[in-house]
Amino acid sequence: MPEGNEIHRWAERHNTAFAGKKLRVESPNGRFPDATALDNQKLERVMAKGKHLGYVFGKDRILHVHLGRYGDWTEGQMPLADPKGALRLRMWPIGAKPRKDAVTPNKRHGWYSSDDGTSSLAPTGIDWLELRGAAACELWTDAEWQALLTRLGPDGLDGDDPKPAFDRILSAKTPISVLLMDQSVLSGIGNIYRAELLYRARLDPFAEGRGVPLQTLKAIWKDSIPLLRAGMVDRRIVTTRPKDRPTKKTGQPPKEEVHYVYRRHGKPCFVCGTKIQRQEIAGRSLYWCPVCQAATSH
DNA sequence: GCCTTATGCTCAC
DNA sequence: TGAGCCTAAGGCT
Repeated sequence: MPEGNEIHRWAERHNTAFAGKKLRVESPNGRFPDATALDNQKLERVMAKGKHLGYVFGKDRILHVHLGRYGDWTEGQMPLADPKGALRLRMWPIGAKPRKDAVTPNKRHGWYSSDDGTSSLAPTGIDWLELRGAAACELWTDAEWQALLTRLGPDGLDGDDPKPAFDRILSAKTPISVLLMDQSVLSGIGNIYRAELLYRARLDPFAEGRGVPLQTLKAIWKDSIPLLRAGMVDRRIVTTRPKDRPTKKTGQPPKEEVHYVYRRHGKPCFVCGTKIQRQEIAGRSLYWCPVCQAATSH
């Protein structure tokens, strides 16, 4: 269930833990037959772009992973028991031995936490990775990865120039809320960030792209980068400012206060008290405050 | 247990 | 525009 923040988080952690090592790569239930082509190869580096991951095992040996809506990595220590579920792929450095204190693989995210103050991008004790539920897990050539980069818009976590995205948006009649989710316009933004970025900009989600002032687009882009980065560290997307939270709590707020509008339909806006709205648009739920994000010119 | 929902995306019509 | 696909959690009964 990842947006760009999580994808880049995985890339950094897996780079730190595994790059430069020869890996055992296996597909326990055969859902990824090409695992054999990667097994016993050295992982050179891990790349991230938008919501895509690329594990480079050599020329034309890129493991392309897209987690889709449900996919997830489990990382931790070598498990002692076989996990259940539709496992796609498992990787670990050759030579790693199971540990007595190994954790249960089905306990989602059980071996690190964003809430106890110990979370960090620096992985500790990771010697094993497991992938399940991914929309894509496939062996790619370098050309296929290049083609991906060509069709993706700029990624704020990659230091990209946002101008191509601004140009696309400013020439489109499509609602800005749909454009923000379009990975060929901007890559890495998903349903939470689009709703929250629009709220923070006090922008009407139904405004046509071409009607949004360039200054507003620049502000959204600038706003998005630290928010995405914070989401990389915490594995939790927090978009509210402390002064807007009912508890005024700084640091990690209670979970009811992490978002302004996302999944808060029917509840009062933290700023103006109006009920947050929800509506399906382009197949996804859009959340917004009809007062703070009122239509102005359309 | 069953139903709904979910931070995505592709393909066919 | 709609169906389909992938898996897990949470809310219900």
